[in-house]
Amino acid sequence: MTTTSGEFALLDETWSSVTPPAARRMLIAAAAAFSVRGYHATTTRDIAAQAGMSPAAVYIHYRSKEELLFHISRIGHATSLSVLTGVSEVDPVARLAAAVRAFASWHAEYHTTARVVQYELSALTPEHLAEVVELRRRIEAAVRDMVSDGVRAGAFDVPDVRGATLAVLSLCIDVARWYQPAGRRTPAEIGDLYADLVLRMVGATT
Amino acid sequence: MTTTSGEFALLDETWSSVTPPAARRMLIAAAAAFSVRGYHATTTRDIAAQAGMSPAAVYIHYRSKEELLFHISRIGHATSLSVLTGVSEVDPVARLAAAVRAFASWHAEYHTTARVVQYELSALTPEHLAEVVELRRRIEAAVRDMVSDGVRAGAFDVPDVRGATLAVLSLCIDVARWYQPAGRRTPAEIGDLYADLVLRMVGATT
DNA sequence: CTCCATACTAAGCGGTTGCTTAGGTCTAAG
DNA sequence: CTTAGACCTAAGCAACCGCTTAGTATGGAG
Repeated sequence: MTTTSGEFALLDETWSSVTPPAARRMLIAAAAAFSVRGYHATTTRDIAAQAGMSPAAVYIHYRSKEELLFHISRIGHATSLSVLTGVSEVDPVARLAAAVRAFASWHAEYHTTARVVQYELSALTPEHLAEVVELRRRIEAAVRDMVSDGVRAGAFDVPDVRGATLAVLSLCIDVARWYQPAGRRTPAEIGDLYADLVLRMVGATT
Repeated sequence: MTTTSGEFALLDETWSSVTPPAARRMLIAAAAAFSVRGYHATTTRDIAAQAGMSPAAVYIHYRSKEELLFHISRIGHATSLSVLTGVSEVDPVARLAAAVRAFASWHAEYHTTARVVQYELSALTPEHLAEVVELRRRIEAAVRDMVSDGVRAGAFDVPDVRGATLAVLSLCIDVARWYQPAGRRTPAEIGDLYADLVLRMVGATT
């Protein structure tokens, strides 16, 4: 089973909810710049130039550079949560495998957004961080529930549910750090590889 | 088997090779600041203040802020490589377990240094980056050799050696991102957990 | 045509950045 | 005491930062 392009059909519209179009272009430009250079090394002039506008145009749709980051982070977190929980499988083994496959390959395919999501949390204001942390808590809970369900069904052999959850999430998240589009593996292949490795980690009955 | 404090005896002197003492204090202050705020968000005034000196003192021992980062990154990479390859076990299963235990717990115990090592590569000059990338190549090769040795000895069941190597390294490295000293697990416990999970991933004969 | 709201830019302000310069302070040898 | 040299600081420079202000172009309603 491989990741189909259809699995990401909804995600091609990651930013589709952002209007007006100029605000969306600015967000996408900011996400690209933050991903490559990092939030603090990116200037508002960089973002504006990438969006093909003047430096002042940033402040028509956003109050500050940090608010730009917050919107990227919030939409990115919400999208990755829906990818993780959007799997249709009901059998615990197949369900965890499908969720890991989707979540890991999302971090590869959308590594630009994923890097901002995972590595720029400390640049958010306390209020914005709190909102994003709540989404992260729900992501962790979703994985923990899938692991617990498999243990309860007798399909997994896991001595430490919290520890296994931590490792599964960590493994998938770190894809955003090392993935390169020109690299050896496609996002779909990474998803398949990681689904297999995770089933081994949780001792899934084969 | 737990990680003993003796395992890190040599590492308590991570910066011992840096002289004179004032240059060492400056390096340690920079590592702490880069780790918390990130390289670009850290000012040379921050570093100097943390070291208890004036802003100009930075430039007595280092040519630039980037050179400070380079020294931290180089020493950090070299130390983590020696932690990984310094294990004494010869049996493939015990050897990989010991290496993962040491490598993962190092990323927790020395997460301050490890964060600079893993997340500030893009701030290095091309020349300095090349030197560090060579050390990273040797780290990856060390893990790959351990996995290959186990496969060759018939002790591991790994369909994709490169993929498993990638996942093992990725898992350990990401500890630096999520670890918190006030958290639920000690570095030694993380090492033990990860050694077990990695042996499951490579299908080690039990 | 006028009127007005929206979307944008040119110019620039106050503050901060990495880094430099000129000079002061200490220790130890002569 | 003088001198040399290592080590450090006070002050500040040019460049750049996030963000603001004042004003322009555009297009639809009356």
